[in-house]
Amino acid sequence: VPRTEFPLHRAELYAELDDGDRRLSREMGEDTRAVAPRGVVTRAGEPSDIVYRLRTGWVARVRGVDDGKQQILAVFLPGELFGVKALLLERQPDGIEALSAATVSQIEVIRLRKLIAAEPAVSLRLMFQLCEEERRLHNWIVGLGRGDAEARIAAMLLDFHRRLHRRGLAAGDSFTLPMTQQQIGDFCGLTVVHVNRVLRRLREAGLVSIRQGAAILHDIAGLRALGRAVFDIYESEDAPS
Amino acid sequence: VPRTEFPLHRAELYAELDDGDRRLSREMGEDTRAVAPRGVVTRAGEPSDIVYRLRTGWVARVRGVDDGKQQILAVFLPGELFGVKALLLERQPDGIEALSAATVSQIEVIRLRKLIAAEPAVSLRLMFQLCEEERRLHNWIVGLGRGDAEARIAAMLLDFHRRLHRRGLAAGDSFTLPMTQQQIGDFCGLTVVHVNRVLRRLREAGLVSIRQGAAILHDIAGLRALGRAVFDIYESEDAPS
DNA sequence: CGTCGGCTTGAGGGAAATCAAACGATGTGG
DNA sequence: CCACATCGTTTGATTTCCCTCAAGCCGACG
Repeated sequence: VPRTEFPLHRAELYAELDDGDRRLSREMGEDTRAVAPRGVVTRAGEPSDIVYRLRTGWVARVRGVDDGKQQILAVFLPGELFGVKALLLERQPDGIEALSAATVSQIEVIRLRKLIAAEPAVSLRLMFQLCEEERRLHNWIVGLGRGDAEARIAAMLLDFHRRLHRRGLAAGDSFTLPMTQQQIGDFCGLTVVHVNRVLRRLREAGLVSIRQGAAILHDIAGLRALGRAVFDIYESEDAPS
Repeated sequence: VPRTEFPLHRAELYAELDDGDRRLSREMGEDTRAVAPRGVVTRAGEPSDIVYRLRTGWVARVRGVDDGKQQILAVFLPGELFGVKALLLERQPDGIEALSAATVSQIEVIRLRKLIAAEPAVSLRLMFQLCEEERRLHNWIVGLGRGDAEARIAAMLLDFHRRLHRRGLAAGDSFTLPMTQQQIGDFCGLTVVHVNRVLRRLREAGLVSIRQGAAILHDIAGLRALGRAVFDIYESEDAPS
């Protein structure tokens, strides 16, 4: 696990985080599972006794609200842990679905809890995941609470780009974005129709183009200007590329 | 710490959570601090080496966006831990301010980290706080992404009421609400003006009345109906009163 | 008594939702 | 191989919710 996996954080913890990450990986071993696009990893309300790590592909945490409407609460990218709350909750409050073809590895909560008791480094690794996610949720609340459609979409794209970049999964200014406009709307709290219009505006302004599952950020500085309110002090500094 | 402090969670963990909570309390000891209303606990961007527990009063995590606008990211009530991210981040990404007069107790990150290494129960208690907060953030994202002003305000009031109720800080259907309409707007992603209008509608519909810092929920069922989309499966079941 | 912070109300405008429909790819079965 | 269904995208017309601007009101407090 490269050091850049844990950026922005207290430098003295890198070694321990790495250690926790490796132990967790080892414990998860080869117990992996493939999920088709749109496939379900966990259904909302069902008992869940497993914590996951995403190996490849994209998955999303999804809350269904009445009459088919959905809100995507979070998007997970390769390397990240998800379902960590299963440690404390008997049932997942929301569903977890694959956005693209994905593979996940897993560990039962019971084993993980033993591992935690024995290995503080694993605790730390889990807390890191929770803290990182919390920061992202805080930023996103600012986006939904105070940002308009352009700010939300710009911020979303920059966030994906940055996270993929760190893991070496994005080359230059482009990356694969396995989300339909409907899903982008579900994430940004907008309708498909409006997402489409905003994407056209951004494209015509030369900021970004999205075609057949690939996003190209033509003007990162411009996107940053649009989405600036959504980023916290750490993300404002940590400019990719 | 009464068992009801950790509701909705795996029953087998109550004992360990209680244990972790007590050890943490003991370690924090009498090192407490009083904060005036509107007082600052932590300023955004400053290095922070302390994790807090709120003893009395209300505090909020606040992100300032351009030109004086603000977004309240979270509201903490007595008994809850906050600033836990300081364990991993050198600086707090947002400010923490008192909504009412408040007292907090504290522990330095260095001591806390030693405690974690020695006591898995304390790790668990911290993770509980992080998970609980994450659930609340997820719910709130649904509110901001898919809910209208009435849904947001109804959900906010029910959330406060439920949480206070658990701790024995709300008697019956009413509780003290130390927030101005401006702050309610900052939390709900609305303008003061609109908050005022919606509160009037809710009052005239006989759902809730807010006067001089006290909220009275006259029709909890009606409020639940308005805010239902915002609650996850756990909160839907766990009806207070 | 005047000022200030918070609450309240009105009028007008704008961003995004809703309703409706067409278009283009992709795949499938007759 | 073409008719046809499906899924995602695109565009137009209308409506709605909430914001902005503006101003008056009330109680607290110096």
